[in-house]
Amino acid sequence: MAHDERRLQVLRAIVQDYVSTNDPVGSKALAERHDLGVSPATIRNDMAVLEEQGYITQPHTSAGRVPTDKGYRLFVDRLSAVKPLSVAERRAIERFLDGAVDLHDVLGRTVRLLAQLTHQVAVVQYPTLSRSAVRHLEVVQLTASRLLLVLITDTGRVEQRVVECPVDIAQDDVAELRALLNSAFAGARLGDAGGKVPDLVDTAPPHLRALVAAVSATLVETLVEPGEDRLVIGGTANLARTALDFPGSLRPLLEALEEQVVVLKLISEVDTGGAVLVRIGEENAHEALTGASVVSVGYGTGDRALGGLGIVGPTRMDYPGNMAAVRAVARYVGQLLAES
Amino acid sequence: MAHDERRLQVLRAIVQDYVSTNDPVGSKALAERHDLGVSPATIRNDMAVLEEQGYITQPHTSAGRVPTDKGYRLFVDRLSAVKPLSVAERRAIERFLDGAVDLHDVLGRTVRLLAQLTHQVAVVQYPTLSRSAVRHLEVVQLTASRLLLVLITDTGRVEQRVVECPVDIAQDDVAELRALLNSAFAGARLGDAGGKVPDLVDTAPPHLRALVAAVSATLVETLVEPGEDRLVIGGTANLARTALDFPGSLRPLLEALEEQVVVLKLISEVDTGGAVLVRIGEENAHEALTGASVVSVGYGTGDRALGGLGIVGPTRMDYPGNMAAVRAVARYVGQLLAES
DNA sequence: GCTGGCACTCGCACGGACCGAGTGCCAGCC
DNA sequence: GGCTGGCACTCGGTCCGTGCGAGTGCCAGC
Repeated sequence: MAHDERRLQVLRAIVQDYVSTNDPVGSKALAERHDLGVSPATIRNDMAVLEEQGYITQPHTSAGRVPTDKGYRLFVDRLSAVKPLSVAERRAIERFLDGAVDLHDVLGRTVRLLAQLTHQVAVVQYPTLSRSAVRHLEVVQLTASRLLLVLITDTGRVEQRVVECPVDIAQDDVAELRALLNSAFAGARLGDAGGKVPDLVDTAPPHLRALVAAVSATLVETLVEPGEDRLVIGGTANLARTALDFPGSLRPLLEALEEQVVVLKLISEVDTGGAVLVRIGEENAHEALTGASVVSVGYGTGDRALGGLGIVGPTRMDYPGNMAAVRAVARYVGQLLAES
Repeated sequence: MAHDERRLQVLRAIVQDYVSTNDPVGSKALAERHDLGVSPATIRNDMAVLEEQGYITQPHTSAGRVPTDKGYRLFVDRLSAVKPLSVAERRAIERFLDGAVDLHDVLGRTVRLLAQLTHQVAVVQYPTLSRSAVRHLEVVQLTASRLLLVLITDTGRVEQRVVECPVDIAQDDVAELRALLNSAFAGARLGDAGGKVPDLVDTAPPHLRALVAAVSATLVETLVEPGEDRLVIGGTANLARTALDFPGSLRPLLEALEEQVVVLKLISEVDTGGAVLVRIGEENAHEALTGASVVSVGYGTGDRALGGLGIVGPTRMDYPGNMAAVRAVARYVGQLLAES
């Protein structure tokens, strides 16, 4: 029906206007700013229906309409085309990310870039350890019974752990241990490392067995524990600008952002094969994120997902633009990490 | 003069009351809540003098008085004793920091702890590279002409850099290079490393000379550049609670906090031999920090300062309590790092 | 030099009036 | 049947005037 069609146009127009002006939008303004081909009165009828269906609502009687979470959802799913980035934006991405010296630097630049492109809070996850492979393991002796284990992954991530050993360690043993560990784990996915430990311990020379067991245990704990996934967060200053969109205070949101676990959950659930994931308002389980939307996507090299990145902002955000920015940045980061 | 003495008591009382109530404090309330032994009328006279001297001011005619930056300064310098931490607080510090698995973890816990103890934004600097010593250098070959250089310092900091080499590298050369670098730099302060490079390059076997030069150059750049000093920031959610203390918006402050350089400058100027440094309002050069105070101190092992840590909050803060917390945490972190 | 009393100032909270945006409904038109 | 213009109605925001109370400065007296 052309009838339904127009109603959706009206919804789209409402979302667009509301996002750009931050004022509840009325039938008259809508008719003026968009070529809907009908009068305000007709639009009013459509709006009444949209409201009944739960797509829009009015904050109070004599105000215009505002999209609901459900309205944004329909907009994102059916009414918006992903906005292609401008040439300037593409160039900005390249200029920003090139010249990074290490993984830390890449992710730091990424988060600043995303925050700048979208004017929202940006979040980038370090490449998941369990999906990375071991490039090298280094063992450094700290004291007689204490070792520092350094793990270098193929994604450039470097992790360190102090290992307290049950016995004193001779210097020659350290070199032997290092060789043993590397031949066992080098090239292996960290997710598979746990399975290799018993075998490794069994075949190790007797005098090293306790040592190997202790070090392997630390290694496996380091990567199995999902809490070990790290995050970089940036652009929180943008929250201050959008403060009006968050009813009470920014506090719960800032607290949630500091609780890395919460954000990690949001960002890491992106294994949906490269599609940008949008969660709107109430769709976010965590209550501090009611009123906030999350746009996220996985990044990776080739077919392998390494981690997630995305943005957090008010539900009243430019979804097409932000989805495009998130996707473009994820692609570029994926490429960059594939090179190294 | 007993006269002057009492005036200072009045100032102290004003600061204490204002900090705890956030209301401009009047002569009557002051007489009620403090045993000054004189009537409100007398206090009014003292207040008039204090105002003339610039220690307090009144927001508007019919309101009470509020300390100025100068007033806080006098309070911090002469009117406050550092408040000893409660047993519970001391125990909280230990419980919080013990069980950290690596440097990253120690500093992450430190920043959360500081934020929680002071209810302010907490900042912790990674141990300065230039003042750390090399514990170990690891070289991992990435591609034919690309190496990953991993630096492990005696403070537990691990840094990595990709080194692009002018020529292809044989696998044996990598081992030789590693040995060469370690014998040259191990145990040396990074600040002194620059001086060792020419000698090292000269004495290196000819076929490694280009390689050694390239790698050493990267190493020295990594540490000389002061931008390489890293920060951990936490407790920004506390800003939302103190939002009323910042006139316009939180934005400039949040922006300044994201500009790591700005904060770094504040936190790292603490070489004053263990004394807690307080900067109040206008005393902070950066204009976004007008209206904010910074309490910072260096932490270190023994006589060696490793880095700085501190808090950022509104000028209306509990200086004695925060100074005590900052100092106690710095001491504990120093001890912890000395152990490892 | 301290104190109680007193007149004065001013910010703020309260409340009523006004205004305008926006709506729903209805009769008429295509 | 669906669209349109007109109209009465609602209601939040703003403006303004008033009253109140906290706090002050000053002064005379002890």
